[in-house]
Amino acid sequence: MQHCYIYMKKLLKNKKIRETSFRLEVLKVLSENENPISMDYLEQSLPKFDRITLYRTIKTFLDKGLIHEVLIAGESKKIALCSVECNEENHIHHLEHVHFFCENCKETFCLEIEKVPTIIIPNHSINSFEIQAKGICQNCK
Amino acid sequence: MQHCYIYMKKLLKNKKIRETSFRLEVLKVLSENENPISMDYLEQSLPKFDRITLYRTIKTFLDKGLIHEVLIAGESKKIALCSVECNEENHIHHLEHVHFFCENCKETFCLEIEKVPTIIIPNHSINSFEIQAKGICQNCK
DNA sequence: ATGTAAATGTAACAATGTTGCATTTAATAA
DNA sequence: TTATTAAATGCAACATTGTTACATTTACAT
Repeated sequence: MQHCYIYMKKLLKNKKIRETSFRLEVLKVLSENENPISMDYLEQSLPKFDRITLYRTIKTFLDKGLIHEVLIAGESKKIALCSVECNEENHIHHLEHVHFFCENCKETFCLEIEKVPTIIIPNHSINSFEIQAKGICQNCK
Repeated sequence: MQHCYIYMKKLLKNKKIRETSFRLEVLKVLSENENPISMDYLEQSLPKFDRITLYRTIKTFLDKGLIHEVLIAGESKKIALCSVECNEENHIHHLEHVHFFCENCKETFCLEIEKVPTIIIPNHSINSFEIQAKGICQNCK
C-alpha cells in the first residue's frame, strides 16, 4: 500500500498537481477501481472529506489530464484514471481506448482495442475522438 | 409551416406517441434546429410551457426513440432528433452517425460519415456504438 | 524557517432533474 | 356526438448535482 502512495505521488508530480492528503485519497479510490466510477460513488467513498473540495479536485484532475469523463447515454457521468499517455494538451486517452457499457450488468468499462479505424469527416479536421459501445461484456456472455 | 406540423404529427403517430400541442411545440423547436440543443435552450424557447412537463416529454421522446442524447465531455447534455431509422428497440441512430464538437465555435453537430469502421472488442458483443469527435468544423476552417 | 500562492471548509446559492397529486386532454367505445 | 378512461399536464415541493465567495489552512520554493 505504501508503494501505491509513492506511485500516486509521482503521478501528481508528473501532472504538476500539488500534493495534498485529500488528493491522494481521491487518487486512491480511483486507482482501486478498475472501471469508471460515478461522482456519487466517489463521494460515498470519502465520507470524512468535503463535497465541494471533491468537485474542485475532480475539475483540477480533469484539467490536468489525470482523469477523463466517461459519458454513456442514459447513464450518470463517470470518471476514470487516464492511461499514462494523456497530458494537458490532449485529454483524450489513447486512440485504442473504448468506453463499453454492458446492457446486462450495467457496468461501464474502459477497454483497449487493437485495430482502431481511421475516421474521416469531409471538410472537418479531427483532433481526437472517442468511441462509446454498448453490448454484452465478457463476464455476462 | 402547416406542412411542417403535418409531418410532425406523422412522426408522433409513427412512434406511437400521443399527439398534444405541447409535444408539437417541442418537436417544432427540435426540427427548427439542425444541430443538437441543450435542455436550457429548449426551455427558453418554450417560455409559456411548464418545465416539468418538458422533462417528461423529453423522457418520452427518448424512450420512444424519437430523439437521442448527445454527450460531449465538458459540454452540457444536448438532444437532437433521431434520423428516421431509429426505433424503440435501437435508440442509437444509424452507424454512420457521428457527434462532432468544434473546438473553435463550440458548436455540436450530428454528422453522417460514409465509411464506418468495424469495431471489434475481443470476447464482447457490440450491439451499437457511437463516435464522438472533436476538432475544427467546416465553417471554422 | 518563512512568505506566498494554492487548497480547503463552510455557507449560501444556482442549475438540473424528480415525485405526488389534482386537473385537463386525447383517443376509444357507445 | 357524447361518455369513458387512461394518459398528459401544471403546480408544489423536493432531491440531486454543481458553483461562488470568503476566511482559514497547507504545500512548497526561497
